[in-house]
Amino acid sequence: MRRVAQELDTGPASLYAYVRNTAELHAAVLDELLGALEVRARGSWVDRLEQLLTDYLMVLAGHTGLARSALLLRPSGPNVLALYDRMLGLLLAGGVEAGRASWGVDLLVLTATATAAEHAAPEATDADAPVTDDEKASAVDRAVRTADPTRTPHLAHHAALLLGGTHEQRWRWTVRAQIAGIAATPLPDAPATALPDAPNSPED
Amino acid sequence: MRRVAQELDTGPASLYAYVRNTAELHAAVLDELLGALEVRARGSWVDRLEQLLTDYLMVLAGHTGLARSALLLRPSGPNVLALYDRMLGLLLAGGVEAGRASWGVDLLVLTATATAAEHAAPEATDADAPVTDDEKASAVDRAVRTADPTRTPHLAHHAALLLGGTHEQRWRWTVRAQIAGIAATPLPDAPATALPDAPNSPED
DNA sequence: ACCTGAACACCGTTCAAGT
DNA sequence: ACCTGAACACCGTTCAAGT
Repeated sequence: MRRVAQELDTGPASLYAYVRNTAELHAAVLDELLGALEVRARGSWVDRLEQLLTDYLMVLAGHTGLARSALLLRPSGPNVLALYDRMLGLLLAGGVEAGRASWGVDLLVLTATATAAEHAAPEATDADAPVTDDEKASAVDRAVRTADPTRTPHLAHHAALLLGGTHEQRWRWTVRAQIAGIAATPLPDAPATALPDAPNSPED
Repeated sequence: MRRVAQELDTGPASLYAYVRNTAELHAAVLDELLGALEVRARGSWVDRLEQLLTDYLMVLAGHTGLARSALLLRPSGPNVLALYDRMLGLLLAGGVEAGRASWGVDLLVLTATATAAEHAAPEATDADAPVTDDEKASAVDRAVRTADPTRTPHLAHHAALLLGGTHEQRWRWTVRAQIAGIAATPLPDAPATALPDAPNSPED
């Protein structure tokens, strides 16, 4: 708040005329950024869905703070809704049953958001120590690589696999694995179609 | 930091003798909490894996702040590693190919952590307005329920499905869908077995 | 070495006062 | 209604000084 207020040559209090709190400001910025996503319609529906999720990931990854708060935001701006709609449409076009597709969109967005938040560096407070992504990973790397084979036998035995692959390879695999699982896994028996009450004509 | 320092009847500066920063403190607390997870060995390997992930989710969901930072933490304490090992073991016991199992553990933990962070309420600053989970959801609910059928046709048509189901139903489906996808999706062609260099005898 | 009080450099938000 | 300066109530972290 103080940052954007300064950019606007005013005090932070002024912003509260347009926005109720920081979350609302973040939501507005995210929706704006998402509006700039152009649609690339190439390849199969899986390819397109992967591309769309990757675009979304890139937008969040480019703005550290946003990715972090996007998890808690549950934004509902027009561009966010349009993105959801496009993803749902692609799943349906792929022949995925509607219920699975609906819940699947949520899962895919959650994973993309979380992945972005994970990769986002902790803001690089000053110069000197930017705390790279690799640096953070290396702590886990070391732990896994030196894992005690008696206490954690599986980790020790598969360390190379666990730590292998590039970010991009893992991300692409993650998307495809999830899409496959979504398409193949039926919803629970009691169908989740019942809502408290959905008014036919909302006031507007 | 100030909070736990007060609990210990001292100033916040004293903690820096034991911990380098807040992240390290969070990691230590998380590892401690994870140590208290008892193993429930009931049902199939899928049931057991689901149970384990749900236990992990519950621990994080019970401690708002932790869930939030667990995403960026990449903790590597002994109890975290033990949890990873157990999950990897269950996937392998289920006949999942080792490479997919390795990357799958990462995905499952990411989803569980992100789900916990999402559900965690924004700290309830004061009394009066605790900002319930439902209250936050209702903003999305309203947006989806009143979605413009021309701009977002799929959302409008499947609103009931999108918003349906309990938290528990959706969580269980998410876990099972991901396990199915992990088991079914092969790693990229160039096998991710090559690591920069893994020293055989690390200094200790 | 471990611990401390005090300060530094930040936050988001509120509120009375202006126009 | 919109905007503001100033204050309030917090943070994490550092640092010189103690023992």
